[in-house]
Amino acid sequence: MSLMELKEAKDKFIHTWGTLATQWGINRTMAQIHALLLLSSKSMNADEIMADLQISRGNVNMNLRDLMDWGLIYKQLLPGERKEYFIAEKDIWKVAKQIAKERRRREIGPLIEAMEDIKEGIQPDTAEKEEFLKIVNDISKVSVFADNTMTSLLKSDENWLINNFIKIFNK
Amino acid sequence: MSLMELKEAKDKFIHTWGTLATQWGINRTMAQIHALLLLSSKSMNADEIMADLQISRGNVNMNLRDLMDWGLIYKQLLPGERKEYFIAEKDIWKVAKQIAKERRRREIGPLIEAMEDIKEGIQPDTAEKEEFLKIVNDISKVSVFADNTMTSLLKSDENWLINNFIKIFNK
DNA sequence: TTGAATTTTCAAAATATTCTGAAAGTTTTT
DNA sequence: AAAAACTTTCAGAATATTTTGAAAATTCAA
Repeated sequence: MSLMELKEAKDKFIHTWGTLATQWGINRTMAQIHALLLLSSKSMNADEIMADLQISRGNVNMNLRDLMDWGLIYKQLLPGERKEYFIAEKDIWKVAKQIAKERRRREIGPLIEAMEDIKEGIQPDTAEKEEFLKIVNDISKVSVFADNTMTSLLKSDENWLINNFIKIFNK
Repeated sequence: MSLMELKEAKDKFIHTWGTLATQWGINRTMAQIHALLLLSSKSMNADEIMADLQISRGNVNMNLRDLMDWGLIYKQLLPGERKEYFIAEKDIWKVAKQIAKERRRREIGPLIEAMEDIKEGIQPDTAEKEEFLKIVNDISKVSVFADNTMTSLLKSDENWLINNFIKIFNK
């Protein structure tokens, strides 16, 4: 039956998204809530998410906040409703950019800081120290490079989006 | 005292490397072994690593194999020695490329496969299904794009980004 | 082939992370 | 102001991951 087929596919999507997420450092429930909201045309409240994924209120609350921190979902206040509703960013391109941005911030930033911090106390007054400093400096440079590359990619995309937008708009 | 200063900096480096690694999905011990070998001018055997990081033989063995899988360290057989020695790739640019390559393989590959797999069974014969397929297809496209971007970054050394990097790196 | 040296495996223990749910906190309605 | 509706917090429980270490497997020399 057709509706069942879609339901199954959606469940598979949510399950898969959760499994993949753990592979790349994101917690399974957070990913599943994200997937659920991605597939939902309406925004959902905490109770609906709890019922759908069979998880506790605390878990839902915490992961919704994390997803908002990541910029992947938005809070939506519906008129006449007391409850808070949540809706996912549906533009997958924006989603990917947001994830890339956050990962850059979380993964590369601290690395650059740490290397700068380690360099501080050391003078290159022996061959051994020079060798050590070379490694730290090289990691610094690679990190800064990766950071810049990410930034350029994210920026050039903005240009691309703007260009595209102008094209469509002028049509 | 100077030697102590270096020793401390090295320890800090190893510790920091391990902590950062957990932040981005890599196991702490694996990162620490990698850092230790990065800083060591000589290759090291399992016993030396055990003693240095105060960890068990099983742990060392397992993580050395993982590091070889990642292409970050090499096994070195010294003439006249029964024990296996390990040495890290010291060219940080190669290290970064290797990490990027592996992460692409581990993180993006499965995503593309999973989306293809989900698309399989669904026909776009209702509006709802079309909507669902749009999301899956968009994710597919973004993943393939990310994969291609990574690949071109890693491949062509005449790429503008890489030239940019070389400028910075050789300064 | 035997046995010593070395590496690998893996079940159990230790550690780390995630989840639960009830209590506390907040906001809104009456 | 009190009660109702809803959200947040957080200590303890559940789950998942990592580590240990001794036994099994492998390698090599004699």
